[in-house]
Amino acid sequence: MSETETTGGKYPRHGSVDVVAAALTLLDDLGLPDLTMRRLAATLDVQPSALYWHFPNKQALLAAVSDQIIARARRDSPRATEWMPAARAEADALRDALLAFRDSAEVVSSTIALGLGAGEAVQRLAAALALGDFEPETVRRGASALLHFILGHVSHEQQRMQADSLGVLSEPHASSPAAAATGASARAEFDFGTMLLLTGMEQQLRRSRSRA
Amino acid sequence: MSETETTGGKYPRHGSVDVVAAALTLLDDLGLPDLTMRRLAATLDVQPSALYWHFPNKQALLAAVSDQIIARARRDSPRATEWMPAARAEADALRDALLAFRDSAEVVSSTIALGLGAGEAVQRLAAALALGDFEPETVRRGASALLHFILGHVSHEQQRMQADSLGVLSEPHASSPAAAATGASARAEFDFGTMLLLTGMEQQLRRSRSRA
DNA sequence: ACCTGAACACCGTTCAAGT
DNA sequence: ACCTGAACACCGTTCAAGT
Repeated sequence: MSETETTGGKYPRHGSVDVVAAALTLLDDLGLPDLTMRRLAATLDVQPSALYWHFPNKQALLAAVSDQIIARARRDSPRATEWMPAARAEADALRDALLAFRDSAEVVSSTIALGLGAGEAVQRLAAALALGDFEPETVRRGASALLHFILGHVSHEQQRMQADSLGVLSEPHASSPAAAATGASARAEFDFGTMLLLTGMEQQLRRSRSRA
Repeated sequence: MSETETTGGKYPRHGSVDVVAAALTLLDDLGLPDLTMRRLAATLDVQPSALYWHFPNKQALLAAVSDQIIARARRDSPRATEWMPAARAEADALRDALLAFRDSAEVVSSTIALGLGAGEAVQRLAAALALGDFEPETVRRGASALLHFILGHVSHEQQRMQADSLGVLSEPHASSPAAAATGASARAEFDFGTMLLLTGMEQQLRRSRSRA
């Protein structure tokens, strides 16, 4: 299973892959604010400075973590041949992948904003849209709008989850079936938002056709 | 101009308003990573601990800063009577208000996600949409989708601005007229995204009419 | 190729006490 | 009502040196 299992070697104990995996676990267990380099080092039984052999800084590590999260979306996105179901499927797969790890939307968001990684996310959305008869620039912008919405929505959703779990209910929201209801309405709100964008794209298509 | 100008008093030197104003200036001058409680205290000629009389913690301070930023959007958003131009105007005003302060989109984003403030932003978007013949739930979801897109887009835009200013050009983007071109295309991309969402809402309207 | 040890320059927050 | 002084428990990052 591990890359160093046969060698009885004492010092080379970890590869970058192990570090990213440990970071992902720590993120999911403790959340982004508690994912510190020092804590990560501790779980790997290593000095904090050792991490800087694998990555130049924390942001680079988080970029690798982001790539890992996004890669998950690849494995369970069924491919469709029409652009609209395809784009919808990619959006859903992305949301599911993000929801699989605590605080992941914020991590991916800032990584993408800094241009350090997770480019696969836009690419997959763009590839789905490109199945339609759009201009390349329209595909780019549509994918970008979709991604912004997805990250914003899931980020909001995840922050709300941990706020709820901490019992920080600011408004008199609801009582016992609230947790389930919150989850369901979050899904509905997400579907509505992607639907808005996709029907917007559809309209765009109709207009360019009537021009021709 | 100041609230303490006449009193020769020595100790009560600042109100919460001054602290927020100083934080906003510091944010715009140095950026979010350098907006620390200690630095803020220093610019106010005060010990760091003094800030905790005004605000319980840093997040609460940032929430007040967010409210201030959003309030700016109020002063220059012309009001329209039709829902679509009204919503477009609110979106533009919001973007302009965010672009007026460095890193503001990230600040507002996390404040909203944590549910600590800046609620006026969604409200204004919702009020514009409510001019149309939508169900209340549709208004809420539409406004939320718009807000997610706006914050995501401007956040990306601002991060890119500081990345460019630091000379961190990852890709061979362009040379001299690139800065202007980047700004122009950012604006076009923003317009396209809000247009997608608004025509999506329009479509929603047509469908509910054909059902009736 | 991968890690230690030790240090540098910081953080946010608390709290008794002052004016 | 607003602030000081001093402390607590941390951070990310660097770098010479080890194996």
